Amino acid sequence: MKSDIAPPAADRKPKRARGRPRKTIDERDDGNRRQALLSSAARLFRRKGFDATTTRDIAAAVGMQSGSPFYHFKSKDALLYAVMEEGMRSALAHQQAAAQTVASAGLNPTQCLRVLITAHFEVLLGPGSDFVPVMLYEWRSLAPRQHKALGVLIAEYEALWLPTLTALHDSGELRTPVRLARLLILGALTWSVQWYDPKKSASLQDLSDAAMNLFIGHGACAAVPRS
Amino acid sequence: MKSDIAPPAADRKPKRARGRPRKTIDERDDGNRRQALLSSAARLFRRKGFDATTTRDIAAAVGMQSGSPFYHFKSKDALLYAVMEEGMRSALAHQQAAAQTVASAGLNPTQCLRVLITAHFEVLLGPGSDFVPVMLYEWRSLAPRQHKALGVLIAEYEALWLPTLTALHDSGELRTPVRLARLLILGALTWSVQWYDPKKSASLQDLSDAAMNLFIGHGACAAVPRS
DNA sequence: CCTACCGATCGGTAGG
DNA sequence: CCTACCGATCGGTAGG
Repeated sequence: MKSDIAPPAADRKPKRARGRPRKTIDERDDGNRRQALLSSAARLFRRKGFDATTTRDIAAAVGMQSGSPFYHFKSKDALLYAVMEEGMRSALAHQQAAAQTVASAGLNPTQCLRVLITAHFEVLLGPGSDFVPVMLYEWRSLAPRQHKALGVLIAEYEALWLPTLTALHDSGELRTPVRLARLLILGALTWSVQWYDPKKSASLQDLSDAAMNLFIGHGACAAVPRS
Repeated sequence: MKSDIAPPAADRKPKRARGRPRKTIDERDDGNRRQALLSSAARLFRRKGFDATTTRDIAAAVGMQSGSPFYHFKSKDALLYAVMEEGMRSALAHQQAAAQTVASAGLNPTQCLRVLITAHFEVLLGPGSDFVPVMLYEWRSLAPRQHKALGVLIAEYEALWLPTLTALHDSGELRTPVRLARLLILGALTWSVQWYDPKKSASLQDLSDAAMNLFIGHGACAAVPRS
């Protein structure tokens, strides 16, 4: 029932009835629209999930019309991948910076682990941290090609833990094979995104202390008996 | 454009052209159709996610037509909730049975923890274990009322760990506050659904050993120094 | 449990 | 980046 005869233009729509303020010129095209889409997408993907979030939701969150996100991203999938990649790159940068500090300070393996753990919590639970959780929980929605690309970054992130874990294993402070230790430890830390509440729960420092005490046997076993 | 005038019946459809075999009477209404829907839904929800799974997918997986799942379940949401509830009830039963055995055998707290951990791995990673992972990863898709109902079962499950963790904390073998220890330990174990591969990875017993070694300081600290 | 269908929504696009 | 729109899909239902 498509009609080629359009109704009179006057009946179709008001001339300009939108209430949203016009953009000034310097708000346009400076690249922050793309970033705004990424941030809103990350927040919505995390709260509602990828499939339950519509591109219209994301557009509305940054004051765009429904078709406009596709001016910045080729598809909804591309937007998801961009969120995950940004999350993983920032996580990697954060953890590498921590490792740098640690190396120049000459800390021992136990102190190193503590720094790695705290940095991990900061990436996952710190302010504005929706990007990495999206990656953790929307992995299924990614195409195989995208899996592979992100896998490189993930492997790099996990590799940062190996020297410290190996040293702790060799010294007997960590009584678990390194590979399984890494999986279990990162799992314990990562699962915190499910239950951590910054308003009600402990500080990230307290969390790190608890984790250290859980994973590492007495550094001073027998030397400092419990009082 | 709805028309009240139906085309001649002869033009509408062939008399009976379906190739799928007719059901015998004893396949009907014995309740296993509902169970088949639950199992297929659990498998699909886990592999593709709740939103990405259509009720048509689920129907096809058990050889039904697209509308038929709604004869057994009021809505797609009700199907999801049923999957989660079955998962949680079976997990609870499994863990309670383990606790029963432990109590009658008079095991010490360390041995108790080992039994709890193994039972947890069995629930998550054992054969046919899609129900609990669905609960873990599709929590967002549930209505608040359903959250509350499942929360009762989850609290009961978590409470099973407290006596053992408290005993281990009191004896000094667990050097972390009980609440945080429970969250971190269950997180480490639960995250295994993301990486465990029964074909390539260790056995559930090996996994339990690794976890025990990671969480529990030397039970014989100073008494059995490393050789 | 099947048939036949509906209403709504959604990702995406043409053209400006 | 907006307007106006399309094609496809999906949860759900009436009636048998």
